[in-house]
Amino acid sequence: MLLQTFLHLPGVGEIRERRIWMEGVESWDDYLASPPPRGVGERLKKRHDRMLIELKGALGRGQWHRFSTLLPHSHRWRLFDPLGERAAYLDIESDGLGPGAVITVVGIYTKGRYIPLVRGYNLTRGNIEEALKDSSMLVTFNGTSFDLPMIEKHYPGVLPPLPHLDLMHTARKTGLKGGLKAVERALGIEREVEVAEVNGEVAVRLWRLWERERSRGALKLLLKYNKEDVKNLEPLARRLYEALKAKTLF
DNA sequence: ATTGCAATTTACGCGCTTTA
DNA sequence: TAAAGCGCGTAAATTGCAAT
Repeated sequence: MLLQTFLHLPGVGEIRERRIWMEGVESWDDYLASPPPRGVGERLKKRHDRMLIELKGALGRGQWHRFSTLLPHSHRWRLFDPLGERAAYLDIESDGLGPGAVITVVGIYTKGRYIPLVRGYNLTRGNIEEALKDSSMLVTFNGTSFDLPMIEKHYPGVLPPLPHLDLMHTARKTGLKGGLKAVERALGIEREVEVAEVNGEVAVRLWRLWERERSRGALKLLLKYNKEDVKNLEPLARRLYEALKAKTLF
């Protein structure tokens, strides 16, 4: 999917990209070897060729971030194809929503492993960095406006410059609206019964219970909820990716 | 070289949504 | 709560192209 992408070239939008595909150009190499498509002159084509050659080099060195910033936000889901294998799925809990709120848990699911970082125990800059160090991309739900800015606020510079896929916007593109739980339900992704009644608001209360009364059970349930949230992002990402890919190519 | 046109991209403002 | 992007509608800018 990615090497068939031309949307990041200046002067190429969805209409022209589709026409490029129609004319049988299915890869960057095809494009380099072809004459300019309709709507693109010699001048612009030369610029495109330079960009593609340069990007091929960057990707070869693993520098995906540069390419991802060229891609419009609404099409970043395409990055999931090669990068999803080493994605870090991320979800945080906090003690509220206001400006003074503080991060209580950072949950990271990567390479089949759940890593809970708990405030006052093991939530540190170093541990966040360590948990993300082998990742190729970040996957969140509404992380663009919540999780990532909040992490950046409390731990400036801790997030590596990785491509980021926000599944809330991805889900919307497939016609699924609502929060994470609603989207999961719509796709038939199951939740364990213990956390069926837990939501973000309850998560705040569970944290208070742990802080004030050292309730081991409350913390345990909070982490179980966070784990469920973050683990479910993986099948969600896979299915949304497949849905959008099918929709785009036909 | 200049002009006008058509197709397309790009920019902008508005209202809506989700996150704990 | 505030931040950010989306879709939508609309306006503006860009591009290629053909005619002059």
